[in-house]
Amino acid sequence: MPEGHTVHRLAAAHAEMFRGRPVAVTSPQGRFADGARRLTGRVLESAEAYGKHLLLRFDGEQVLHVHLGIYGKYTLAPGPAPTPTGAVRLRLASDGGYADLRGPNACELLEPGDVKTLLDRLGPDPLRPDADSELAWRRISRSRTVIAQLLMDQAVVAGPGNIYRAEVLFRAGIDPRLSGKDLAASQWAALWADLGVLMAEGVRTGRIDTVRPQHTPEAMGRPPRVDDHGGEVYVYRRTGQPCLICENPVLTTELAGRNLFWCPVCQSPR
DNA sequence: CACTCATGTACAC
DNA sequence: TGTACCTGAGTGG
Repeated sequence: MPEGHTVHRLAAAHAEMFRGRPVAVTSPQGRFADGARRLTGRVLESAEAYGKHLLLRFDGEQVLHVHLGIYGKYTLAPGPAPTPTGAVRLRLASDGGYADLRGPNACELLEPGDVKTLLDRLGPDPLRPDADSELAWRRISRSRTVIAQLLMDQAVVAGPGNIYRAEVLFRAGIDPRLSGKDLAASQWAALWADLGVLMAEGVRTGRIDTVRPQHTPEAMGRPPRVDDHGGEVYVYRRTGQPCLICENPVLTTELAGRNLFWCPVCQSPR
């Protein structure tokens, strides 16, 4: 489930469960055994998300970097940790509860210099209060790359993934094939603001819901949908199904190895 | 049960 | 641009 909102939720959950306490760190699967040995017994000082990257800072300047990639998954629960089953790369445990990490793209210890390198290559994160959307706009407005691809580039904006990308473009009525250069400043302002709204709601709810109340099937006088994926969206993974607004079929286009979902009528150039 | 696909990234060529 | 990473859900036979 890893877009930026998920990682921000994980950071908050880690802070609540472990911050200020010594943490038992293990790697039941063994692939992070050395790192676990170096961390175990240290006190967690902070847990923060930057885009899709989770940084756990321990005393002694140790920084644990986790990136879920496409497969990674966390299990966090209060109470004593059960005997690990399956491939648990990383386990944190304290008297408050435990966190198990499986299948991450990255689980590694970083030196302070590595942390700076990592953060320096990320664009602004709409979920961070200090984010500067102008930094993203400088890159977008000079780029010949299409806006749909720029929105997935973590060096431009950190945090959005394929769902938020598709949904904010739809909600703004923007043709995904528009180049960054051809995007209006007002359009970027709308996209940035909407990312902030939608992703903050995602942090609160743990889901991605993007459909405005006035566009729900019920409000549009249509029968309710049955095949939901847990969230309510306009176009993501709705290929061939009728657009919730104009009823024309939603399309899929492959772009840079990822599926882009969009409505060619609601998102036409004008 | 075999096979495809996925909310992602890095690296090889 | 293609492939590796590496896990689980969904699909179809």
